[in-house]
Amino acid sequence: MIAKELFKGTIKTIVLKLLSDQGKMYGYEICQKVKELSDGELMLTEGALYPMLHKMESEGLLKIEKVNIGKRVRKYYKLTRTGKKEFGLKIEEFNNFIQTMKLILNPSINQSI
Amino acid sequence: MIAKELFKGTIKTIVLKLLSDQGKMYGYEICQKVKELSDGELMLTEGALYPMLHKMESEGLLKIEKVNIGKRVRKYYKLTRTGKKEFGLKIEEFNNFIQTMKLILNPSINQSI
DNA sequence: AAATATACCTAAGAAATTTAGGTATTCAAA
DNA sequence: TTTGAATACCTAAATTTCTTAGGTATATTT
Repeated sequence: MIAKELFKGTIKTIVLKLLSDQGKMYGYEICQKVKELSDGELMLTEGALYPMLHKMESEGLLKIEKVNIGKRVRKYYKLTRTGKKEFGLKIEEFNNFIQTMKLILNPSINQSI
Repeated sequence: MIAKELFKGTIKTIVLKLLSDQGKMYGYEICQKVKELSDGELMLTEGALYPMLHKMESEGLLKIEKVNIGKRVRKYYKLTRTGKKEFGLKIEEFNNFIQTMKLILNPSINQSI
């Protein structure tokens, strides 16, 4: 896993994307999924994720559904309507970022991206 | 200019790229060039750039050539051999980052990138 | 003459994340 | 069966990187 600093600012976008795809997920599951999808390249740590989930909930982007699993309470997160809108905005923002970087780095960056 | 946090971690790569292209540049010029190349999308501030230039010089990636312009001293920066190697590494790292993000965000991100 | 642009710089504060813990339950293996 | 690993939640200090907000001085434009 290289270039951790490049992933700064991408957590919110990633969480929105996963919840948009999967419908509902819990924190621990999100960490595993990111690791799996990125072939271990990106390790989203719990110390970064949980505060972000709490922040996004307080911003009204996520809602919680608590489910009892034995003696444990698992907290599933879903997108609110606002969260769905925000997802679109963040994806657009990321595309914009890539295009801008391409303007600056072109033609050094991989032409296939 | 949106998504400033996404550009975190890209300054070094951008400086290496510009110096690789232009041969030598001075700080103020780098700021202007980034603004120009990005159509004003990315404002590389002097408060971020100058400390980075000093750091990169201390790391042996850059060397300085001082030129007197009237009563002023303009500091041109060039890549050292180590700097040229680092440029290749940072570009590779950035491409890797994009590919990884594509794995996670696909198919939401722009197919054209 | 005054305002703007050029050209360098530093330092306090903010923001996002890493690192390094903590708690408790459940499952697998020895 | 107990012990370690995995699951599942959490917080907080420290670190990194950048923004914000200055400062200084020269050169050019209005």
